[in-house]
Amino acid sequence: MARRVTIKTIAEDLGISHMTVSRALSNSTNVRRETRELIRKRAAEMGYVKSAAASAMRGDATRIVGLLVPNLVNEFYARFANTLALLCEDNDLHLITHLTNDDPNRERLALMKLQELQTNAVVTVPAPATQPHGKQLFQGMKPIQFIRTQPLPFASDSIVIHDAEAIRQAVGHLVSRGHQRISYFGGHASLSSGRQRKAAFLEAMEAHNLTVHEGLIQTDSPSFEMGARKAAAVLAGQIDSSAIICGGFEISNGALDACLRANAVFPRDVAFVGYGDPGFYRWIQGGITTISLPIDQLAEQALQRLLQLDPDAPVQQHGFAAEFILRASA
Amino acid sequence: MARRVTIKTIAEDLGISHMTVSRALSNSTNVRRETRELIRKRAAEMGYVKSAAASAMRGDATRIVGLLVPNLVNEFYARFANTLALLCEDNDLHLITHLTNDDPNRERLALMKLQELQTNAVVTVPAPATQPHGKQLFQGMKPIQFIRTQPLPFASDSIVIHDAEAIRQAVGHLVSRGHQRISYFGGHASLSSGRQRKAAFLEAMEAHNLTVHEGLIQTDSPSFEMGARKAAAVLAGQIDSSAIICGGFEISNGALDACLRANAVFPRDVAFVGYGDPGFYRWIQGGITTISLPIDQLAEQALQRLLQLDPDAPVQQHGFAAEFILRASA
DNA sequence: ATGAAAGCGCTAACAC
DNA sequence: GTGTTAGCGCTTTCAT
Repeated sequence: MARRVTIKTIAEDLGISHMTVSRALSNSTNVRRETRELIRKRAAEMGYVKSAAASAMRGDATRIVGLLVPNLVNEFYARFANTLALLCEDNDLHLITHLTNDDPNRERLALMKLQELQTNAVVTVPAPATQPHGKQLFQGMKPIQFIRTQPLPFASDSIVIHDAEAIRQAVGHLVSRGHQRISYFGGHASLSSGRQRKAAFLEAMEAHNLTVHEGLIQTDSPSFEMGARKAAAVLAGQIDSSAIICGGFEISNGALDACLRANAVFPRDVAFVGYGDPGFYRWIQGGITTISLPIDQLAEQALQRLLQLDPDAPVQQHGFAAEFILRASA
Repeated sequence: MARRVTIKTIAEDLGISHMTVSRALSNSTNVRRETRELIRKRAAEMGYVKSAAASAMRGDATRIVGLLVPNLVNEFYARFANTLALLCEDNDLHLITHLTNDDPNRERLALMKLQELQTNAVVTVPAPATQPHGKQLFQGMKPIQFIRTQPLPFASDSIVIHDAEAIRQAVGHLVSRGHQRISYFGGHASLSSGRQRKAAFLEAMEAHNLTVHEGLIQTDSPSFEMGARKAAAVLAGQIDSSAIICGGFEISNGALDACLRANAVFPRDVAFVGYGDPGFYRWIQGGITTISLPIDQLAEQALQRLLQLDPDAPVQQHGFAAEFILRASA
């Protein structure tokens, strides 16, 4: 491979100083029109690409931004990453996506790798953590907490879901269909989203004068496997419940998978309310009732936060309402 | 935010030369044990992170690698990206994913952005192109063509699918169920994968002495929308066919969506063979018969190609066999 | 309108 | 075993 084309290469080629080339290529006014056009033309011919490394070293913003999500297999995260990636490309941001698997260690490593590259900002779905990350991990990087929030050593932007009302509607609907022993599978209390969704569920149950019997509330680190395990327990009668409400993307998919594996028929064997709305929910057994999130709005807001790199800008916290989608499964 | 911690910061803090710090942090032998440990300790305390920009400027490999896929919504690409991302993290590679939407323009822009960052290698699902990209787009970047291949100005690594046998089995199975007017929806001839899959289909039809009637072969730029449109045409009787074989991920999902929207029942109304095996295919109407790809092996091979940065290494072309998965829909 | 020098963080190549 | 210098590509500052 030929050596990289730099402004000096072009300068030599044209027999001028590299400074003139620099000016010509960065829209400075102090270059003769002809000279500028000549330089531009030659640069294009030679395949010049400005070195991001050199700019970064000078202290310019790298326009590198990060996205930390648990995975890309869950359609919610995939769609969000997809939309955000397109928005970033249209706004000249370099987006680097890392997967945390909801593991604080992977999260830490990802943040360190982003730091090496002088990433300017990072949208992160914080992993369930026993202790908050030190501020060192965010040196020079603006964090934007997404979906969940974790305490940070400084105030940070956040984008979260207001799903209390949707959960209330889910419970209300199930009650109207005669369910009383409604179970809830969610993330545990180390997650802000886990706490809030559980609280919303309890509140809704109370509003309908329903007793939350032993075993109806199941919380744990949110995962496909956890959802599958709990749903299997319901189907096996180990958890005495006629309806399931899921409080997490992974949990929802896992619970659904377990039900279908067991050949359960909704809502005959159990009523099912999912969380998140992957495309195929519409096609499973006439449609999975679920709680849907406004992915495009979330991505658009994330982009706005990513573009705001001014460290003195006031912290912004945004919430978006989830929607209860009634289909056949409950 | 405090200024970045560099080797000089640490050197000043310790009253030594920055070279000693550099040596201590990069495992050079020429540092006294004590000194090295002291430096290491202080560096950790101060939150030192090596500047990738400075290393890049010196000409070291950036260990940045790229992935260009049409989108992340299709579960095949999402799963592949997911697996590859985890592998890259474990191998200390920075993976940057760009979405092309199968649009050569987006592809070009993505390659240019990767070039700015001095990306070392890129796994790409080439977009349908009218003319091949110039070699300038790949200056300093090793391309690894994935799934499809496009002519490049130089030989390149590739990882493709051998699906002829699976397609043959699909046709054979449909014939055994009495189908004769079998239709095929695939990518058009500007794609290597489109050409090959269509050829495999034609060959299989011929092997069973079936006539490929007018309209049974439908090829176009592969998209969800195209699959949906063609499937709708079959259901509406505009294409006279009792069975559909899909030859692309997007096409498959689109065709499936259209069938389900129209409340079609497989295989009563039409027999359906998909392409790719998203998790939910298993749960739709007792299971979608499909052609499955070995995602983990593909990702593992992609990683191996990404790790091989030696420009003088011989070009490698790898093929993996697809598998015909028989379920209820055909 | 153009050029020369300096410095961003790092390490190879030389001193000593 | 440790220090000094130089240079990677770029732009800001200061000449001319």
